[in-house]
Amino acid sequence: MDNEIKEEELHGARVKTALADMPNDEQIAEMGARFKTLSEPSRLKILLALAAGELCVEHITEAVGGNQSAVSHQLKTLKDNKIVKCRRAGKKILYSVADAHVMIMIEVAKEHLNCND
Amino acid sequence: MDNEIKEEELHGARVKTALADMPNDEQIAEMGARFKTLSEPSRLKILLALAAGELCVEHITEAVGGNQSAVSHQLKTLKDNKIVKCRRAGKKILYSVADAHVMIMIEVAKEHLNCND
DNA sequence: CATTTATATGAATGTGTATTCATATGATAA
DNA sequence: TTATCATATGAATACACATTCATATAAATG
Repeated sequence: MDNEIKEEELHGARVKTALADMPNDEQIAEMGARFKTLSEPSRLKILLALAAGELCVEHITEAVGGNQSAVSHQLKTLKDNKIVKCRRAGKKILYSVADAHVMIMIEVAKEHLNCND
Repeated sequence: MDNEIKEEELHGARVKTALADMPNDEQIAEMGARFKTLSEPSRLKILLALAAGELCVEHITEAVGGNQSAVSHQLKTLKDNKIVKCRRAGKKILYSVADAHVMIMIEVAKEHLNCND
């Protein structure tokens, strides 16, 4: 059938388009790393907590429920990925969100929850 | 200092807000699962390829570069997570994007790449 | 200075999962 | 039906990483 030939051409063109528009490997790795950071429920909870504003580790631990060491390890991951930043205030260290894009992505995912598709 | 007392109150209020606005564990797991699916470069590539339109497995494999079995395994993961859907057309199986939200998140991440923060 | 408080870090453990290889399934064509 | 093409699947391997426990750092307080 002619249809099959046309489809084959169409799909071949799509492959070309895909290859042309495809970010390079480094860029894809960067995107993946960003998503990976958000993929862990424990980190997601921390970011949802920080959405309300700057908090110290103790308060974060309280808000997400869990153990201080685990929270500290996850905060390190978030900081290494420049998703949060921190500053010292006396004995405490205050963390806050440093990446607006990431919070947008979380918002999109959150909206997606109450969705009927 | 009075400031410290006020800060403490402020942060306490933030913890309350955070706890009140926090999605439940199941919802957070669902959000995390979505991000996790996008965290793997191989899957990200597949979705970027499918952004151009429906493609068969062979063409996807060609577009992302790699091995057929690996692509097939990743397509299964994407399908299980309802991020892609597929239909048979003769010998071939055509895959396409089934989740608009996910593509939005990928777009946000892509824009984030060319960003100076 | 010694102690306490807040946070960070290292090592160990366990779990999850991406990839590969070999092979199975399932549809088509001869 | 048999052979072939397109895709899927199972098992094995290897690696990444979240959590926990114990302990280290670093600032504040007495």
